[in-house]
Amino acid sequence: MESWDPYTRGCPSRDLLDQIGSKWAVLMLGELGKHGACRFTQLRQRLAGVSEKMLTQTLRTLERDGLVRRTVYAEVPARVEYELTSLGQTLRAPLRALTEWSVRHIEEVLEARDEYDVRTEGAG
Amino acid sequence: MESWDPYTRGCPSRDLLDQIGSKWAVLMLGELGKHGACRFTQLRQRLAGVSEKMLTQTLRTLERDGLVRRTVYAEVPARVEYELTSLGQTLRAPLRALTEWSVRHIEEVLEARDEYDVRTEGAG
DNA sequence: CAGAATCCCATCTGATACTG
DNA sequence: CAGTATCAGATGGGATTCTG
Repeated sequence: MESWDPYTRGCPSRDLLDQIGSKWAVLMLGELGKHGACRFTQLRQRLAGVSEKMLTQTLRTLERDGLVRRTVYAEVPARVEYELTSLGQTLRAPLRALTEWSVRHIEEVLEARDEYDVRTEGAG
Repeated sequence: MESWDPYTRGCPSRDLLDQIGSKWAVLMLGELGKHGACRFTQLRQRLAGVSEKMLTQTLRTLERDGLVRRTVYAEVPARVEYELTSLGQTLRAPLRALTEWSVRHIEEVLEARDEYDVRTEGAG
């Protein structure tokens, strides 16, 4: 076991941290965790605002990292399902904690922003 | 209490989630949580690789969101200290969980990437 | 349906230089 | 020391078009 330190420049764990914390990855993993296996279009609808490009791109990265499993069914029209791997499952709790934090504290943050803006208005 | 849902487009909690999960914010909050009050240059050294610009920029955003408190001491040369607010403290646990996850599972992810790359080599 | 491919703009991010 | 200002490259992300 080496010493991986995300506070060190260029450490792979830092990149991984960026990746799993990225805009769409957080939401994608969250959705897959909540609903289980999910199709491309379903996922797209649930993540309101995601483009096909980012959906595909993020899903690929997650697949490559071993967090998501992609299963193609030989049907016409094609059907593809995405689901969390066991490794991906281990990310559910920490990610959910973060998501819940943002929901629970958004109002405090909104207030803090107002205060800050008033406080720094005009003068810097 | 309204219903804030980060899965909805344009919801402030989604933006907040992006912000607290961003590259430098995660590490900055982590460091401030570990060491307590910290000066600009100290912080810069601990977050190996961060530029002055990103340090300032991220710190400002965190300050505006009410997560970090900035204190200026009237000395020459100037001294400025940053520390977590009580709101910022509540983010420590979830963020640390995420950081620890990335450290604990980086090797599995690295292996998964190798397998993926081999599996998809040449043929798509 | 589930993408791949392409074009293009906006933002993010970093390196450099300058200042109170 | 703790920034600010500026420039430029990398990346994110959207719209559109096309395919098995």
